[in-house]
Amino acid sequence: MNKDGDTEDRIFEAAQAAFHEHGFDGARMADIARRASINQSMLHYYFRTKEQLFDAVFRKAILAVLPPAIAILGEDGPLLAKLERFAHRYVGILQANPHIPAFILFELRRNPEAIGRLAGETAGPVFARFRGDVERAVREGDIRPIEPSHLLANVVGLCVFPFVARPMLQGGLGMGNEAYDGLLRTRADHVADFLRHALRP
Amino acid sequence: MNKDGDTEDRIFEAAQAAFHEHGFDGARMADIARRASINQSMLHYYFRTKEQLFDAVFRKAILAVLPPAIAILGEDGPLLAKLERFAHRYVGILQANPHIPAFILFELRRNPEAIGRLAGETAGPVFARFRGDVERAVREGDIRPIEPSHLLANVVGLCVFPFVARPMLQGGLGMGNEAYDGLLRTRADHVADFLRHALRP
DNA sequence: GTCTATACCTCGATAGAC
DNA sequence: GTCTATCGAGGTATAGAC
Repeated sequence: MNKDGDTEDRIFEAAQAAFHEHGFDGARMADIARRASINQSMLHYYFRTKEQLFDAVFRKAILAVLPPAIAILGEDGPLLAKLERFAHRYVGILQANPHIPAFILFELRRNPEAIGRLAGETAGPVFARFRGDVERAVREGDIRPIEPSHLLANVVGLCVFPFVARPMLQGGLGMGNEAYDGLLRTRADHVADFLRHALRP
Repeated sequence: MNKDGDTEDRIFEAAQAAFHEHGFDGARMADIARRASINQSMLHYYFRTKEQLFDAVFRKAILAVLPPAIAILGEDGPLLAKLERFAHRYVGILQANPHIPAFILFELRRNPEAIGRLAGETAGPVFARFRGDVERAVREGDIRPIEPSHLLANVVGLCVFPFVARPMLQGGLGMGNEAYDGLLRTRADHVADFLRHALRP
């Protein structure tokens, strides 16, 4: 598949493709080696075990998707503008990495507690602050009264769901690949719009 | 685990638990046999192969979740009332089967085309009708202008997402199991409310 | 229908030459 | 660092007695 880059990079990219596609249990070390045009024993030379190779891939996926989102929610300024920025940047990130959300949810089942803890540590403080932001915006009449936890689930879900449920939605809506890509391209604007309407006092 | 019911039922229930928890690749036939307090060769006597046993479990999961949702969207009456009913009944179904959505999304990766086709066949006609309902509601001024495909993704996603992303959301929000269960209990009301506000003209 | 025993294979991991 | 060869565990599936 790929002969560029040094060996470790080739292995990592091949592993990334395999794990994103099949998850930990479904991926095969032999397949990864083949994709990297390399011998299977090299995988162990560089990453010791399948588990460690997976961890490297998973860590990269998390870092690509979580910190940017958290950063936006932690910014200053009016809540509505922030949510709008969030929708645009987050959907943009997901469009650049469309398979990552499903990959993370996939892993969520193998290791719910670990990921829950991780989420608590990294996102916890920002979410707590977000809760405060919402309550203040409500008090000041910027948005209608709403429960912050539900709102957060809404915002994230509206951005992420079309990516993780793509095959089902696309099939159900009778769309082709191009049509659904078009829907994803307009997604950020739609979500921003939807939130603005849903939150107006 | 369970010695009631005839053998085939015991096997099916054990398989259901195992597949829901670990997915096809992660589930083990030996584990299923153990859960059913039965010999491993019995699995093959009743279901031939792991694949066929899985298919039986998957079919049941789809039937538990898809037709009821479709039925609601196909009903008559004003769009907003229908969406409200959808939120309540669908979240109710998911609460009774909280692991099914993740299970289906899981399988979505092993077999995207097949499930896409299935969704197209069963949900396609109803979704097409839903599109018409939305356009009519917009024309008649019942709701503000909105793109039907996006709206459908929103409605389904708002109901489903808190179930599939539970470990991550629960961890991020710093909630315990009881607190998150509470959030899920108020979810239907919240979604109905959120949609009503988001769609008012 | 249910059991035990086992065949057969795939997979992750290692040994050891180069 | 990279290869070939192979080990050993663990997986699905079957054979065959009862």
